[in-house]
Amino acid sequence: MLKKERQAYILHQVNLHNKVLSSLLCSEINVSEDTIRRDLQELADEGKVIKVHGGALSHSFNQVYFPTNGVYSQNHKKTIAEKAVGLISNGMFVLTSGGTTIIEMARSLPPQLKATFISGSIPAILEYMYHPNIEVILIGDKISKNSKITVGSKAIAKIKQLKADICFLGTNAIDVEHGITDNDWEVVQLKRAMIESSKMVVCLSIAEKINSAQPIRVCGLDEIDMLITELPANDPLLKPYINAGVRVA
Amino acid sequence: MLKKERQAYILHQVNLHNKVLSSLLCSEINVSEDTIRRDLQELADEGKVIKVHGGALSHSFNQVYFPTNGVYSQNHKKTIAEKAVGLISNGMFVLTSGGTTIIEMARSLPPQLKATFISGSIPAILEYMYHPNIEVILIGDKISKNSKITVGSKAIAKIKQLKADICFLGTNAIDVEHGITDNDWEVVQLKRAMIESSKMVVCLSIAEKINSAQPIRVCGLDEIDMLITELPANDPLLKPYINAGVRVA
DNA sequence: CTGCTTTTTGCGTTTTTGTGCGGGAATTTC
DNA sequence: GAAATTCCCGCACAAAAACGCAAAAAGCAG
Repeated sequence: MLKKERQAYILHQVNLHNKVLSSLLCSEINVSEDTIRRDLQELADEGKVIKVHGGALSHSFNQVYFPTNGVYSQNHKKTIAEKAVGLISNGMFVLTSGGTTIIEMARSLPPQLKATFISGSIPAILEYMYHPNIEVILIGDKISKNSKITVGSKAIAKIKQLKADICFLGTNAIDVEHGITDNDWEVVQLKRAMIESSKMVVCLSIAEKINSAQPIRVCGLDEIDMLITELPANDPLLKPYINAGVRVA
Repeated sequence: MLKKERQAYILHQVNLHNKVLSSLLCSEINVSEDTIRRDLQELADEGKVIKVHGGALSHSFNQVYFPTNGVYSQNHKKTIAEKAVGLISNGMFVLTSGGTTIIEMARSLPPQLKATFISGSIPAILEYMYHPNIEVILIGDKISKNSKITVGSKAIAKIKQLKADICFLGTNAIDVEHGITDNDWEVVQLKRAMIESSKMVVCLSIAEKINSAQPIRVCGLDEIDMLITELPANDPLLKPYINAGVRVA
């Protein structure tokens, strides 16, 4: 069998089944594993397949596009994300809501971190999925199309069964009087459940949202442990929250 | 034997078998390998064949096995998607697996369709989510990073609670003897559960996968109701499946 | 037929290419 | 952590290609 022929066969198999194992291929075509590996390497160099340990993956299947551009005040969110990531250590169970700040945090996770992330937010899950070492648990239920998050009683029930080490909430509005507030009833139910199921609750919020309110109440300041913003901890804007017993970073 | 004559013979052989070996040719025509090599070189220079180490390939060979566009046999998958979409009517509960064919189907859903789609496949969910009128239910559990689908006992349990009107399975391999087979144990468990929980089971498969097998068995032909390929229903390749009691489209 | 050029072919020799093998490093997996 | 795969690297070896050269064949004019 000619080399080109063999490579064509391999590529064909990859495209058909989205993945191939070198061990299987070498017994099918009756050549050494080295040869298969070299073929896969060449195909990978040409961009035809993605080589992985033990075989190869089809290229088309693996690239899921996500609309990453045009995030509002992304730099601030990056700052927040950096601070938030510092709270996560190996082996933790981490519960997260949705929202662009959470996504930014997902992107900032150090590659060597080994932890379990639980969420019902599709965009967040997409980010977690491409992380090499974290386990991803998806909360299932009906999907709310505008918030791109799973909502409903099943999702809430599933969250209540958990006990996470830490919970990160993307915040829509926070003020001293009303605590955390939001504008989507179903999302609020979710967040309430997440708060209940976590040992520690951390709110991520850009400074702009501080001292603003939304119609529906999520929880009071007494229920959150920490507030992370892009501001330095001694910023006067944060003073009232510190006084209310919230840690600030 | 004249040179022109010989080259014509070689070209004929190439077009007939899609490949020739120089070693074989030289013993057939009784000339030295150098002569064959020079002939192949000339034919290659004229663009008649593609010269490779050890022989030559026909040009059609390359067209067949190295698709120029991104997604493999996308046209076929579109055809299949069109047929599959015809089976869905308003108000239905539709259970789907993952795979590129399923995604193509998701993209082909008519905008005015109102139905409920249930899946654990992240890429599929992403497509459903952008549809204006369908409800999307996400099966939650641990995410398998390879297959981008939720897997595990919770997911299976959740599926078993359902009773869907119709179930679409992206197929990895199907043949008359082994039925539907696949190469990922966890995905197979999912598919089995989906089959059990659906009134009607439809397999989507490009013709190339027909009469091929993979290591792990999903189900026998008796458990599926319909097989959709890009072929016309009277194609001889489908005959054995019709005989086995499977409807074909 | 003869002498000449041009084309084609075959034959060593040298290079290049393709493949398998062994051992040690890296990785996955339990 | 330890065991089992898988990967990577260098090497050996065989098959094929490239190259130069010379012999054979073919074409051609006188």
